[in-house]
Amino acid sequence: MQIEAQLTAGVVAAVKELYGQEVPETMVQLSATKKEFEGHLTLVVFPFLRMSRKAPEATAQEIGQHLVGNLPDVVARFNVIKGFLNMVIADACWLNLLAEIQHDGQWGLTPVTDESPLVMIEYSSPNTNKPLHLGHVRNNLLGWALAKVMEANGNRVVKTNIVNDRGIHICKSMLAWLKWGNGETPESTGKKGDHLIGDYYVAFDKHYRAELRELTDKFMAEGMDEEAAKERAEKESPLMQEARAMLVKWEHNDPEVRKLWQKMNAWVYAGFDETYRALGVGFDKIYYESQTYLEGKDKVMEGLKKGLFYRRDDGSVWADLTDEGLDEKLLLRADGTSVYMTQDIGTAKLRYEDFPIDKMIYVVGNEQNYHFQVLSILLDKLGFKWGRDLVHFSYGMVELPNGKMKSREGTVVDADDLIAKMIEDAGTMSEDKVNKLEGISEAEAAEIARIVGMGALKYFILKVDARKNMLFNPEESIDFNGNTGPFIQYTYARIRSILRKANGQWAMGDCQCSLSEKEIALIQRLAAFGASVAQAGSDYNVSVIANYCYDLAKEFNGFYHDFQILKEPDEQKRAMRLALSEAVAKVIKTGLGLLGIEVPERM
RNA sequence: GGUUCCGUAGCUCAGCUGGAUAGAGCAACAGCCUUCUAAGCUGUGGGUCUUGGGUUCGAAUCCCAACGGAAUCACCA
Repeated sequence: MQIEAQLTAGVVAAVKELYGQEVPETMVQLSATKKEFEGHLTLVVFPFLRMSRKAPEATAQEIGQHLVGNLPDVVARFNVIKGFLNMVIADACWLNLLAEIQHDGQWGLTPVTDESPLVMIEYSSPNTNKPLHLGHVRNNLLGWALAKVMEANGNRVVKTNIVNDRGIHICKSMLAWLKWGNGETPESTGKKGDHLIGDYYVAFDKHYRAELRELTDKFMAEGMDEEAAKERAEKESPLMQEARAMLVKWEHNDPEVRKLWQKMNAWVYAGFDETYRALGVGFDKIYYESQTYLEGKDKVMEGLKKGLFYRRDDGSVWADLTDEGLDEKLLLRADGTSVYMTQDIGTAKLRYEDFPIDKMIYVVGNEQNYHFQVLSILLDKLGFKWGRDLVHFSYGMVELPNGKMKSREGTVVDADDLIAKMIEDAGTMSEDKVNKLEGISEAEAAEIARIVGMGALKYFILKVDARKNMLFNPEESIDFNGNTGPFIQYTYARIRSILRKANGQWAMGDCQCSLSEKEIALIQRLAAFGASVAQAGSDYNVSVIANYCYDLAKEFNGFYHDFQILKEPDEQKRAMRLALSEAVAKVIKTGLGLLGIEVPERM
């Protein structure tokens, strides 16, 4: 980083002296030199041809000469190929950089202060009628990682979760439990609360479908055509009517319904907490829709008064967004009740009362792109300063080999099952390597299996660009070879093992030793960490960091296999290589940490 | 039909603020464990970067169009 800054300034000065022109630093394009050529950093000289009025080669030669003359401590020598100026950087610069990485406890990260922007990240946002599935896993992992990355970029972060704890779906579960539950509880069945409630939701659906079929047949027998019969069945279904009646009771604060609702929700939350803990995610502030769903109305009425919205003849309130290239959007029903959009406005209002946020990030699936486009405009119109540039961190669907990740189609992968399976398989894998795990207690082995299994799952999901739909192949996901979390964790554990053997007794001091290309390449890779973090933060793309960690681990493996570290006779060189290894381990730990992935000391 | 997103090796994915001969992993094949951890390393084969135009010294990358796929266009959340 420092090296690049020096070079950039040097090139600007060179252009000024040679061609008499002031150029912006952004015109100086430095990149890592391709492996086929000699050199470490390459300057693209094409942008300067207009000023030099010379051929690319000649221009590169001139600039190269100037740099060697003026920055002899940095640029040792150079070569020119076409319009590319390849510079060999002095070993001392790399050693300085390595020392800097060693000593800076926050290497590559931007510190957070009281003046840092306040960013709120909403993620997870489950319904309380079903356990979490693979889609939620992607959401939670992305949300947590994004929060870490934003923090690493010098933002104060508040992680929040809006739990959808009310509505007809919860009533369905409650009704099914009352009808067919026989008083079952998580304790009596040994089931996690969220799974128990999920089962009743499914039970409701099963009975409801059976009922619909029966009614439809009955109406058809009475002479209705199929479509009309179906429609009438849906309207008259006693089960659904009961559920709706229950929702009305809930809204009227019926003590019995509320009590049941609280009891069953508590089961679900206990279940969710367990899953969250296993995933390693958490929140600073949780909002519940039951507490926020009435909030948006005031804001909408306020907007209506200001003329931002309009009322139709039936009394419903709408926003006209045709100027923005969008449609008209309903904000309040004719009966005065809220819709989804109204709730999100209300939640925004509450949040802003609680936290003076500068930026809001919603981690929500891409099926809601339109919703957030509209929400952004509405919040802006209503005077939220962060409304216009709120971020919808939109992620793609998780697809399975045969079909999609839709709960309706019954091809869900349950989050808890998946977590358990990953950890179990990681345990089996390391059992095959018992020789390595010798002297490790069973508890330690279990902990390693947990870290590695979760690492495999998290990395598998986070390495993919969030915007894209991704394919989750349950079998392949447990392959721990190649571009995987366990590979990176393994690299870390291996380095820790070397460092343990070295007894922590080494110091680089003022090392004067010469560096090989592999060592320089590794230091160069380390140096790129800060840029990766910054890019991940500005692009809201955590996969940048995942792929960076893999590249670093791979680079280290090349180094590891080419050199002896502990057996290196030259003491200075040995110290340098240990320091380099330690720096790699440190950056891997930090990088994976930003993704919520832990590293084992041994595996 | 409107809007948004995606299309890179047989498969899963990187690369995208324009730069040199487009990279990994998996799968296939050939090697490497008396040596700091072989969950590893080395090598071989595998590509009209969906297609066609445009912008320019230069395009997988930017623009336009077509084709293919996904999401959305509810008084559901």
